[in-house]
Amino acid sequence: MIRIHNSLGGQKEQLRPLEAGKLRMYVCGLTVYDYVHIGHARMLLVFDMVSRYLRHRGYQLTYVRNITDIDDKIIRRAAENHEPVEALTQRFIDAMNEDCERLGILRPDHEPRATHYLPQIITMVEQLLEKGHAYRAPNGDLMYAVASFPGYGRLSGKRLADLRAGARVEVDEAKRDPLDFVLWKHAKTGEPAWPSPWGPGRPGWHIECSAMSTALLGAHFDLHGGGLDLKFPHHENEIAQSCGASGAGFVNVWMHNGFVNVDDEKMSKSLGNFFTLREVLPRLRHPEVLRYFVLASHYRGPINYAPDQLEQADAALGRLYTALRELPLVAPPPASDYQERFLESMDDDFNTPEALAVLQSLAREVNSAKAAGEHHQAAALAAELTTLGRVLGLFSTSPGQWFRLAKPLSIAQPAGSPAALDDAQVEARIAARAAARREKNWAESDRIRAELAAAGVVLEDKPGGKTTWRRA
RNA sequence: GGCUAGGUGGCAGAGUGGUCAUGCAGCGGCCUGCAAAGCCGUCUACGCCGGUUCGAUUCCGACCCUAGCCUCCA
Repeated sequence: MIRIHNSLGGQKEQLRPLEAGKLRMYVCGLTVYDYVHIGHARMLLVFDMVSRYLRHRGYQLTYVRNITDIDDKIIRRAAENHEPVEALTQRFIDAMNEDCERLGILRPDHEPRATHYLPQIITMVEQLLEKGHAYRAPNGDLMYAVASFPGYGRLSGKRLADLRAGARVEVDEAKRDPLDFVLWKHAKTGEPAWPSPWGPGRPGWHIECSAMSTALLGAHFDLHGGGLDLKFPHHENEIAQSCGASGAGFVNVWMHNGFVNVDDEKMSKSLGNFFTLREVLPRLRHPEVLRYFVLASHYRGPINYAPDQLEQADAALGRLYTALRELPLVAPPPASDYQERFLESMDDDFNTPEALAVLQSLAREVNSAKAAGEHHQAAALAAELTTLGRVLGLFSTSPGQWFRLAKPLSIAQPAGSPAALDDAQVEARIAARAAARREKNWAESDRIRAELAAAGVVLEDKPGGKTTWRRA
């Protein structure tokens, strides 16, 4: 039994699929005018985890994550670059897909682009006009009349009166109510435009998501996700649009992931504390470290991005990989205490920190079994660890490979950093050291070990004169 | 000003009305030629003030502080 915190109502509630055994989920994706940053990455990773887990639990999931490829910022950026809008958006869609692949994020079933859904968007605006939820402003824009929708503000816990009181001075005379928002913008010269019953123009941001989710998942579906900052007004507006157009229910459970902060402040370009994946990933041993970092906190809370946090994630994940080293692949046992605890944690609103704690306990158990010489037991437990970790998207690499990967973050880049050694060079020095050790020439043995340590290579002598190594 | 989340040990981060989170770091031990890794143990945390209770970090109230939203934003 899965329980999920529903932003609508602010309570954990039992997941009850609209259709037995099936789930439909829509997540607000990216506006493609720049590279993916770590805030986006968290959203992508969180809902990747959610989709993996729901499927692991046996649900037949249809996962839609949209792409906003028409928007003020896109138009502005394209103009700055002297680049056609389509070229810009395609470039960043490709970049996003590359980044997602590195992070091991599975492709959603559908990734609709707003510009491919113009007919559906126009139809929905027409429906809203017919039902009296929309009006045409004097400037030619089509606006949603917020006052026409009684439930407005329910998701974000806001009342219309409070919103109006708090609203900044709105100079836009096109709006009847300062809270009204644009459904369709009339064309301005030099901007992309599509034909419509109201003349050429382009869709507002909020209507895209309503139109695309309805087109792909139907008017009423199970789950809707996105970043916390989308709760108001974007998701509030989606509800107003979709419910207004269909006259029925829209989304059963709303999920919002927390922010990534830097120095305890929200990342933002104006503060200059912005990190793209393309800056961050090369500093990690493997992108999976970022996944572990994200999953080590609950998805709804904030996380603070800092290099030493990634170090800790690397160490913690390395501990899991260490447990898996040098064990044969066997089938996991059908059921166990650990699996039960893992599912219990995940069933409780995707409590990944607790689930990871279960994996860590399992790793300890593997190590204990290894130390006790119980190799069958160790292999079985390791298989279990691998299986459960993969539910979270971990262990995309073999344990053997993992420790061949260097951790750029920890290697001193400034003066005095020794040249990196490739695997063959490392092996050669280990062979030389083994010879020294056979002659009990500890001084030479230790000298070689220190030399390798300076190059970021850690040696582990095993019983019987064997030595394994890993990159620190 | 309105609304919403939070304040847990050196760091990160779950959770619970009375018994262990977990990882990193530290300390002691085992193991090792010495290490590393691992194992065992250890470091007795829950913003402040009241209240409820046999008992509160966990429930209730006030207070202080932090962050977010109220404008484009994952």
